[in-house]
Amino acid sequence: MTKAVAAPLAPPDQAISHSLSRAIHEQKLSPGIKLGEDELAEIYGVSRTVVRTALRTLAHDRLVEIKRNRGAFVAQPSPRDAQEVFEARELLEPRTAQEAARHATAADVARLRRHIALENEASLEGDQGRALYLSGQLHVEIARIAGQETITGFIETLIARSSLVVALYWQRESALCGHHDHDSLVRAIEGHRPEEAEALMRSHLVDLHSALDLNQPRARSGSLKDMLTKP
Amino acid sequence: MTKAVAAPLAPPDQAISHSLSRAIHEQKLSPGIKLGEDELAEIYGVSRTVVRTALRTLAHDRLVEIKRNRGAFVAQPSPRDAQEVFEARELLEPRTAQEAARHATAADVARLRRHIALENEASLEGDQGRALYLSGQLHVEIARIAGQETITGFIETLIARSSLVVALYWQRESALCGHHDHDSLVRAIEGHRPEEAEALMRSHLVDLHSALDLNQPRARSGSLKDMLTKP
DNA sequence: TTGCACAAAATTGTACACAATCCTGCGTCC
DNA sequence: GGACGCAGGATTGTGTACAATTTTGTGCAA
Repeated sequence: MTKAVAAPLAPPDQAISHSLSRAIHEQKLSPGIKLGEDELAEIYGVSRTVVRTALRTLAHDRLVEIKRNRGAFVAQPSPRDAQEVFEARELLEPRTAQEAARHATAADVARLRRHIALENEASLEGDQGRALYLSGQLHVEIARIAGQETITGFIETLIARSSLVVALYWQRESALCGHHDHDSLVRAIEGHRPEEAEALMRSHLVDLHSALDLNQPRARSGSLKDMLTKP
Repeated sequence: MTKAVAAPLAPPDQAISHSLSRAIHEQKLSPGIKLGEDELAEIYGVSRTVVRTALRTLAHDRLVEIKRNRGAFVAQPSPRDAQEVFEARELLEPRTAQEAARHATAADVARLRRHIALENEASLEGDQGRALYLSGQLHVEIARIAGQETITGFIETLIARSSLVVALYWQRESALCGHHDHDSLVRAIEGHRPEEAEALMRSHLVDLHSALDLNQPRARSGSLKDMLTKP
């Protein structure tokens, strides 16, 4: 659990893409916002070169959209994209929950519990963004327990994109992911009940999916211009 | 089918990553080979800047591995990676075959048939690399018909990685993907028989998977040095 | 006042130059 | 004779300058 002693190297472009990715997760960056290269270079204290590679990384994960000669913007998933993201999750995640329930060790379960605790904590403090982020990370951790690195990678990008979908199409105000769902899911994993875990994950995702209203993007904004031209 | 009239713009980094990706597909580039930046810049007639972004793109798809301060190499999937790639395909592709069988139009089927024809042609000409590439693209086309862009993207990367797996762990010499499999699969799609298409795709993938020998990488080589030092 | 045309500014795309790091070869020491 | 250590060369990482494109702002005409 300790970090490498010499703190050997943190590739700066990864640090930046990770930072931006997390900011998007936590909804500190709204869909559509422009991510200017000079601006980011100034903020992070590096040259545009590094910023550019970070933005390309994010673009590859569909978190930002790069328009040639026009710049990078936080992505605005279309209703169809939103639909696809959740359909893909419904295809992948129940399986990983099942596998996780088979393989989970006590340490794994402890880590999941810690995640839930942090999520609750953030939620009580009113930090909805952080709560949403941690809620997503729980799904990633479950996939990680399943031990399929490739699929975990897919799920990571899907969950990142989900946060954009939530920002645009989520309607219920306060009630985030039901904490109940996560609780019972972790219990099924802890008890090594694969079928139950799979079913719980599936219904959890269907719940989330059905809470979206794909007709009325909540805040199409980004630039003021967009806010004013399509109300 | 006609190209855009004005041939407006082909982002050079995409052109390069696409070209390299295809070369890997067609097994013109063996796993482990070093992709020097200066070398590629010379070949494609651009600066290292552009080559670097192309390499990052490929690295994100796990087709090349970038080692910090050491350069980019065509990836060498471990046996575990190989296992994961095929497990992921077995999870995703049967579903897409099913959906494709539901949605396929006459034009879609015609395109699939054309692909198979090209594949046979390449195979007869002895161009195994191109045959392998086209064989993979058939799977991509099927996913595309299913209409899920996100999942199609996942499958595209999985199939690209599969070509590396094949290069390293494939044992049977000549017999590529059974053409019979592809034929009957397309017939099931054409006849709108989802269940059958799904089952055929699944068994097709299992066949491919089981033809791998994960214990003995066929050519661990890369640089000449590697070829000579560990025989 | 509204619309178009053109010029200026700002931003991204590419190339190049320098700094940092790693690999190779050679020499020395044990 | 073998292993360690230290230059020299080569390659990648980063910053900066210039070119290309888009956007913005201004002026003129209808």
